[in-house]
Amino acid sequence: MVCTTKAEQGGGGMAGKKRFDVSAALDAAMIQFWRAGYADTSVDDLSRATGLNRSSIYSSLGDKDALFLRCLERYTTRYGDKYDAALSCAADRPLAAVRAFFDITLERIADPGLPDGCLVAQTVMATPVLSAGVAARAREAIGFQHTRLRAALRAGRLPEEAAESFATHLAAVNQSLAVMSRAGTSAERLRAVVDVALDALARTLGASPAL
Amino acid sequence: MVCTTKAEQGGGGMAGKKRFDVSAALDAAMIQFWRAGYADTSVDDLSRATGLNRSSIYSSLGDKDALFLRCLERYTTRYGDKYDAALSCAADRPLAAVRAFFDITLERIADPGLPDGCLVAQTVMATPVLSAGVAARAREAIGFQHTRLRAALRAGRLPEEAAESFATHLAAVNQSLAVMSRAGTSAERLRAVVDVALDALARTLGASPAL
DNA sequence: ACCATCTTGAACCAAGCAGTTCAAGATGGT
DNA sequence: ACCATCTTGAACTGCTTGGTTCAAGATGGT
Repeated sequence: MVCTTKAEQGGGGMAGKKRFDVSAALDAAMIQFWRAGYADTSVDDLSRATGLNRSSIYSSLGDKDALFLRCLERYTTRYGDKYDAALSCAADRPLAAVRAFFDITLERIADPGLPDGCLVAQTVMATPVLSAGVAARAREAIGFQHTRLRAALRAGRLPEEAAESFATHLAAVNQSLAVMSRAGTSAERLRAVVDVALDALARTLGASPAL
Repeated sequence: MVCTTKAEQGGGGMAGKKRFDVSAALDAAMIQFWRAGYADTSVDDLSRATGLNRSSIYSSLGDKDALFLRCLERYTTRYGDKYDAALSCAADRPLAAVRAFFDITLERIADPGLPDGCLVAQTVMATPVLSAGVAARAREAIGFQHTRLRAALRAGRLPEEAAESFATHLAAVNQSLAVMSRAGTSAERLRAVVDVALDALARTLGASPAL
């Protein structure tokens, strides 16, 4: 159900110069992969989710592996940009920046229109049974998260060593939200997970540099 | 390859009163599920992993879903007991207890004979596509972890509210290790993830009660 | 009115899946 | 030597998988 024009399907085979909305189709496929994972998503599932025909998926979106990679790419750049924006004020207000960082994740989880968890976390967990390219891309995404956080903490005048270990910790805590949300953990508890980490950051942030 | 007696397979069909080691077979199946997940483990994979015949699996270990549940049960009680033992000194030395708690996970990840990650985390991530019974059992396991940690922190004289939120946080951090280890994160970095959490705990532990 | 372009549904394929059944054979107890 | 008991491999069912192909039909431009 991602057609650009108003024409909708009737009885027999319908077509024409419709040129369906590829972007919307990718979003639908991404959400399907996100919810069910690679292994538990059949091409028929993707067909149903996107409203696209089986043939159309292969001709316009590639095979299952290529499509998954495109979805993963889409996911990482979309939320990667949001994470970057959230951390952009790190030099001035590092704690607020990290809080905003986690808010991106918490809001995504709270969004009823999106699956729980995180596509990257899901993909990383399935690493041993995924294609090498996909697995590598997922690992890379985790690495980017670490780099992002580390740069923000450094900008917030956290010493080298503390920035390194805190970036590792915070990236891990962020991934933990994916697991816990899938376990049905309430929004309040997820907030508690984050708040403890933020408290710890606030204390080491208030300790070394003059605020 | 989990036969009790010394007899090994030759050419034709071989059998007898062998009564293979069910415990070893369950371990092998557990590891297979643990590494590849439910969806990406076929009954043939289980047959190969356990060395048991396809028919033997169904007759002695149940169908795929029942077998998975047994493996999950095995996993949670085995490591649940270890976690309990690690936390047993919480009343006297709460910080050391929590450190020992995380050491269970870190040592498990470091064990080259075991897959990375965590069967519970893996199962929870696949919740939307698993049977209701399995999903519920995995959630329950996460809940137990929280209860365990909360009781230990209370025993360590942490105030009610702090114990609650810290238990939630620490349980989440523990799950994050599963994700990060699957992403290929080094043992040192996993240790850093834990150490930041332990530092935070040490500070709030040293703040409220007289040590 | 016509035609090139695109989409669609359905059929097809080989492979893999979970699950079941059973004759053949190996074994231990007697 | 015999027999009850157990395991095994293999075959089989019916279904789903990923992937491909193609005729039928709908559309827009001219």
